[in-house]
Amino acid sequence: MKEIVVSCLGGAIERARASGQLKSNPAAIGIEAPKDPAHGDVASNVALTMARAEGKSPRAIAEIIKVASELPPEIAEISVAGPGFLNFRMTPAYWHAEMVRAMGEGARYFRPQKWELRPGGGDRVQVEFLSANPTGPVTVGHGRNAVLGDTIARMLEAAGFNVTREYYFNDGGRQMKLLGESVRARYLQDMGIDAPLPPDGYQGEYICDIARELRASRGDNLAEGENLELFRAAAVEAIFADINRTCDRLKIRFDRYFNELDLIKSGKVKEVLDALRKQNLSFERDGAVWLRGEPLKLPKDAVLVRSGPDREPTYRTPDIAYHIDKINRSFDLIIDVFGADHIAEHQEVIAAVKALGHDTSAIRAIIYQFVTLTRAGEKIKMSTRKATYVTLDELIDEVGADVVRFFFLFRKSDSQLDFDLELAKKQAPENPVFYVQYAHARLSSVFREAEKAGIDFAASGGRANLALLGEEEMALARRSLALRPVMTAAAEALEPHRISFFLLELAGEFHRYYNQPANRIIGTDRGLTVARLFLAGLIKTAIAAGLDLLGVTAPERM
RNA sequence: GCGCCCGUAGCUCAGCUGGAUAGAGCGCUGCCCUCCGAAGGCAGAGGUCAGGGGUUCGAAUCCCUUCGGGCGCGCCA
Repeated sequence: MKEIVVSCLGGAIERARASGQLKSNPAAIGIEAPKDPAHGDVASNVALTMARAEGKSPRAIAEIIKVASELPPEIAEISVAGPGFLNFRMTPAYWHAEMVRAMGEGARYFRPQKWELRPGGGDRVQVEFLSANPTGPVTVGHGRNAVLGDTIARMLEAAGFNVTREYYFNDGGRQMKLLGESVRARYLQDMGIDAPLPPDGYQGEYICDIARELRASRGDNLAEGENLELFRAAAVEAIFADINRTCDRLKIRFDRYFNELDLIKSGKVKEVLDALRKQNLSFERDGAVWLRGEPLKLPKDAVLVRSGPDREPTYRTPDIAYHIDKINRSFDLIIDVFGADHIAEHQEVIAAVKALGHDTSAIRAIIYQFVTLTRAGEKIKMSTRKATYVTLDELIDEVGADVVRFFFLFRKSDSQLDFDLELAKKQAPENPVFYVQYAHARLSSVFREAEKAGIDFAASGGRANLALLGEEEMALARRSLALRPVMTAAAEALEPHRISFFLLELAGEFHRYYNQPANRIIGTDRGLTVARLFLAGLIKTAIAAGLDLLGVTAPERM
């Protein structure tokens, strides 16, 4: 549709220039979907943008373009409106053809349309998300990361890009040592030995579970000696299994798990440190190695390698090596999904990678704000170290995977997300998930009724006379078809919430239509019934396609 | 103090990358099933787009500034 209008406008401007009525050439022909349906199907503001160069009023320019345009068969009408907009209305035949095409292609029609990631083409995308270290069950906060990352991957995949989903983690290092010590303490306590939890140790109940399981499988002989490595490994294995189980419930999977330890073992971290030193971007102080903040335009210096006998790198050093590794794997787009608390660290990493001469232009950071849980209007306090947080599993248990996914995708990532448990559990219209799913279930029910009435929609579908549909019905059809450009815009902006909001609107429009007695889909007029079933099928397909992309089920009945 | 994000209806939030009369849900008020799913719909009230400057044909959107809130500023990740 856009293409048709742009080429129509382009031709008109060309002719107007040839005849001397216009002298300038617009930098771009802007096209938009008007908010108000009275303004047609597509609008363009070219006349407004040309006003300055032409020295004429926008309306006058719009008139010139209008007169000079030759309408293709798909465009019914072109008009000048408001301050100088050019509004286009497509012919019913055009819309009917789109409807037939959408029904023919099904969900495929609604997939985001592929665009160029880079000037030279290229379609390799990497999405790194979740990346929670295996120190405990994933929390509600991680949930937003997981669902956001997975859905962005889904959108890009649907658009036809080659997507790698990656989970970056660290199972060595300091926190892991602490984890092992915590399990050991619980193990001994389980045997009745008075062993204190290390200071800052992990207090969660899951540590006790792991200790008990270890005791069940290995008996009491681990009490002799330290065995810290064994405790740590057992904990990591159990926790990772747990994380993967939780992800499965949300239909989230990864193609690759990338271990920070491999970067250290392979010498890549050392290479980074050497390169930084060589370029005088690092220095030693207090026995530690620091990243120089000033030349990188960072607010302060940051530690790369800790002091002490172990010379352990901090988190950011391997992360620099990791990002260089990503760039070297020549992805055309690299997406990092992380919470607002990691912004500073990410800036340091990118600045260092850039300073080392790597092109960071393919990296896009998706930063999401925090999640708060509300129950009956009261905020639930969450602390990870104490066992007061709510795990993602518990959240799924309480409200279900569909609701968890939809709620996390019902805010733009820049906004803080208030997860209202009461609302989430309600199977009522004020709960957006159920509102949308209900529309799908209702539509499914219509087709069940049609079958009962002996109407074989599949056989007659291709012959539906769409000209029988009224204006309200065509508006509903156009709205359904609009899912496609919305999908594309959402994928391109990496903003899945646009799809959620669109689905809510589409569902609302359908409910409104459905509730009017005059709009009974199955009626006595066979031709009209078939046409309306065609429309119902279109809406149903659109809703299902949208929900599917969000990883939410589209139920046939509820 | 510095960096990032946010401030839109009583509440929770959209606003399609600068467009036409700023929207939705909840809540409030009053209505609608002889009817394919009332798990639904209709109507009404409700706004200084935090305040102030600027940019231009045009600003909730871009820039500056003030105020208010969140997050970070660790040899944790």
